[in-house]
Amino acid sequence: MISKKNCEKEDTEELILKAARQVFVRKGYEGARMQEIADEAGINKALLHYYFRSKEKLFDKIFLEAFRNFWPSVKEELDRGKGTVKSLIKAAVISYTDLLMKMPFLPAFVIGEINRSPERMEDLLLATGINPRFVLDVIQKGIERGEVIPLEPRSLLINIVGLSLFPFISRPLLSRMFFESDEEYLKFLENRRTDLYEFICRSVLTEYQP
Amino acid sequence: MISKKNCEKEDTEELILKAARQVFVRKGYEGARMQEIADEAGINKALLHYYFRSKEKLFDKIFLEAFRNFWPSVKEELDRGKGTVKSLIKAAVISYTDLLMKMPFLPAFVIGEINRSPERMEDLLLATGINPRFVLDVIQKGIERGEVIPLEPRSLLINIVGLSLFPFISRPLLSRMFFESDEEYLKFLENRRTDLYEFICRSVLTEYQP
DNA sequence: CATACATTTGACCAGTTGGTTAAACCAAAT
DNA sequence: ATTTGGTTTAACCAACTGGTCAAATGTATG
Repeated sequence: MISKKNCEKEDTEELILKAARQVFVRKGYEGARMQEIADEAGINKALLHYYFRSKEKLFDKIFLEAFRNFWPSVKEELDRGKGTVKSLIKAAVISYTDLLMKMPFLPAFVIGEINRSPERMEDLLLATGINPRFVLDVIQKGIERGEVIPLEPRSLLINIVGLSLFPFISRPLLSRMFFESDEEYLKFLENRRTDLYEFICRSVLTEYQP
Repeated sequence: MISKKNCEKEDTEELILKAARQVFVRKGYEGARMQEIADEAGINKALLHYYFRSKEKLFDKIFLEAFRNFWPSVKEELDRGKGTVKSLIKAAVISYTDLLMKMPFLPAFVIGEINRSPERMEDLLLATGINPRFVLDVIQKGIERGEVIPLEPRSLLINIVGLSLFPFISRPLLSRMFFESDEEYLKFLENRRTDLYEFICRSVLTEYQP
């Protein structure tokens, strides 16, 4: 009864989730087909509904998970730093770039879905319990300390996140528009890790020498 | 034969296009329904297929149009300027903010669709004939002239576009996460017009005093 | 009025989609 | 060996979707 689940074969539930992740993230809710998820998982379509009652239920699980990943653990990296804005910028840019190198389709998926049904955001934000106040506090303290020029903390945070995500969100466009190949674009993204950090620091730190 | 079209009632073709724009841009290709477009236009569904043979044909028209709008006419504003990078940044930020204030759903739509079918990009870029080389040239000249610090021109361009678009792409999220209401968020976007310009200039111009 | 032609409609169709059901399967407990 | 209970499947269904078609409507021209 338990032996089968643990040893004989991979847990079916996890198998389904893996397949659903693949399909939903690449095609979105509307574009995804239950049959395709079943095929990807190598199981019968009816089994999907046995484990997760409906498409929406299954999707919600995947989306919530994606949304959580989407908010990378800047916090830990930040705690290791000195609580300066400089270290915040570095932590954020690096965390995001690392995350998105591993999961390049994540941001386009999340953004597509929050635009498809913005109503969900309320519940979603409550469910995840994510709140970025502590990041805003770090920036505010940085301003008071004179490390950062006076600015709207939310604005800086949005700039950091936007600059990190945008090249991944628009990859199919930017890659073809400005680069010879997708490999070359990948190299560009690698270099961007440090370029971006410097780009932001130059703009907002009162004293910055690379 | 002509009198009817011009005077008696609005051109049906334009009526359909307006409805299709509305529905496609908000729901994407997969989420849009031909019936909904017909309803929105106040006509029969069969009439859609009479004017535009298939959903894909109709969509292509809307998408190409959207993609063209998406590349705002920085060129004209730039020509009026002195060809400096400083004026390029101003022109780009202002053009984009103005455009997106009028058409806030445009970028999420375009980005969603280029991610759904990246293959199309090749044909699309050819069809629009858009090429940003002249913008890159302006930046390159700016570097040689010493106006701009040494950097990868493509990187700066991507930063400018990304910073301009991101707040609109992620509006449903950012608005709820950081602001009390959507109206407050709109005010933020208004102020951003100048904030963003200064943010970029501080980072890349060798000499910049606001 | 009658003809010719474009426009508009309601009814309809075939394929797809999410979801259901009853039966089969299978490992463990009796 | 039989029972039990969770797991898996093939077959099926109702609703929906893009698309078609023949008939109806309108409109300018002869």
